[in-house]
Amino acid sequence: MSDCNTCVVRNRAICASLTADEIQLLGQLGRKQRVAPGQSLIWEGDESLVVANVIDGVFKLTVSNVQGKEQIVGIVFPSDFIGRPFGEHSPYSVTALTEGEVCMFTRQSFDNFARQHPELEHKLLHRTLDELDNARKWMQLLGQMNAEQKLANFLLVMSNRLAGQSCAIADPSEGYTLPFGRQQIADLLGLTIETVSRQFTKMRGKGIIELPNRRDICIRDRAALEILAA
Amino acid sequence: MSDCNTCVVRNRAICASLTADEIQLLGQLGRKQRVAPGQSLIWEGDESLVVANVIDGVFKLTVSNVQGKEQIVGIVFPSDFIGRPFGEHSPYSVTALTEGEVCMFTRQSFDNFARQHPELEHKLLHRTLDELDNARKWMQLLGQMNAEQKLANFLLVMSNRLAGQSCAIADPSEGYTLPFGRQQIADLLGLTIETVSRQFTKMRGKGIIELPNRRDICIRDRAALEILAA
DNA sequence: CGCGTCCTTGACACATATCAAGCCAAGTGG
DNA sequence: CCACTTGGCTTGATATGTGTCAAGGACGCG
Repeated sequence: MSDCNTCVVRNRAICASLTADEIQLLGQLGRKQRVAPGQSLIWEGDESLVVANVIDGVFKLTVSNVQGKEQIVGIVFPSDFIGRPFGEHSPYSVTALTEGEVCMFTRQSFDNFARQHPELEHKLLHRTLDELDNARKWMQLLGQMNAEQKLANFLLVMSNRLAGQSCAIADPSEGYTLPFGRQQIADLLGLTIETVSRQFTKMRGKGIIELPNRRDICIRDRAALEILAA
Repeated sequence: MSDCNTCVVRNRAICASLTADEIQLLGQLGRKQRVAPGQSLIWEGDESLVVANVIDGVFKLTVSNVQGKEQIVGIVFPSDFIGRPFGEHSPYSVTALTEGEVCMFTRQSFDNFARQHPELEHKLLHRTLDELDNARKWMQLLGQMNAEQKLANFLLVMSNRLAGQSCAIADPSEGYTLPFGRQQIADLLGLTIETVSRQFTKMRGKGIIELPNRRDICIRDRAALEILAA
């Protein structure tokens, strides 16, 4: 059982739709669990046994083809929901990219609870519709952008989700630490690691971004980046 | 007002979750409307004013970049749901590819009705989760497949949705009529029309498919097609 | 029959993948 | 404290798939 009253995502996760009484019931079904980078919670194709709210950390959703090439089909941040409710199987894997913590439920207990609490289902529907919009936006990126546009859009999207974190050099509001290595950026954008690296180098050469180390990004000229992204 | 009792998608659309009384209420909010090929019901970026159930016909969901290049981000068949409930704006356009008929609601009246009928929202949640899974599967296609794999997958997916229709030559169970022209196939797969055409020619040359005319597809060797798709 | 639209085919260019080598930073053990 | 290893990243040379540009062909329609 989880103590929902002290939960840092209490008012941002789907739990926000519940009353104090209801959330206590739900809390009894869930349990908090810490996860390490690289740890998977759900595997592509496996039976869908658990769902969870993300309390802390960043996760990736991935599908792989037979040759093992990986496509990242979603990124999950704190207060987001993980897993496939109302379905026998999960069509994607869920893996932690950073240290993190989740509030986990068995799928069945969550499904049952949700069916009895329309407000919760409504909130989940809202989120799922938003996720679908995001996925379709990303299809546009994968389908019709070149490498430069893909990377520029990626940097801008990440900036929106991760803004305000430390940046080793410039204006802190324009710097953040990526939760990805180069290979994962490639898997997300449908490129190779070499192409990603070259595009980074090119943007740094133009003075648009700064790369103080392997994981940090500083946006020096956001306007220029937005032009590249269009 | 629509006569739901005679509606051909009564038991397949989200309406199937409603009782006779409820569906009568919903029917009073909706109105049936015929649409012509090329006619748009919703425009990308516009206020989300209407939603609808598809009674007949095939529709595309599209997003366009500033240069006007179009990416098809979804295809909608009879009994599917159209539009963006619970959102101010629609992030994509909805356009008919064939003659068709829809059962239309103002978004606001539908939203209100849905909030008062959890069973309907539950059904809608189910569908949205399935759509999200489809969209992510398609991201894999856009992100990591080559032209041949993309087209092979496309033909197999279409075969599942359109199977059993007429084919001018071979085994009717393996033939169907595409609701797309070449340009739209290209927009769907993130390719150019020329590449699509060349891949069609190549597959025909190998005896895997037959192309009796511009719109018909006959699958002559499904096993081979499945190998190409992997 | 002639016109327009859509499709196919060809020649060529270019972006990105592939293959291969080297670099850098961090960690480990002597 | 320094050599050594390791894993991730960058850079270079080359190959190739797909885009681009251009012409020609097929089909449907007035």
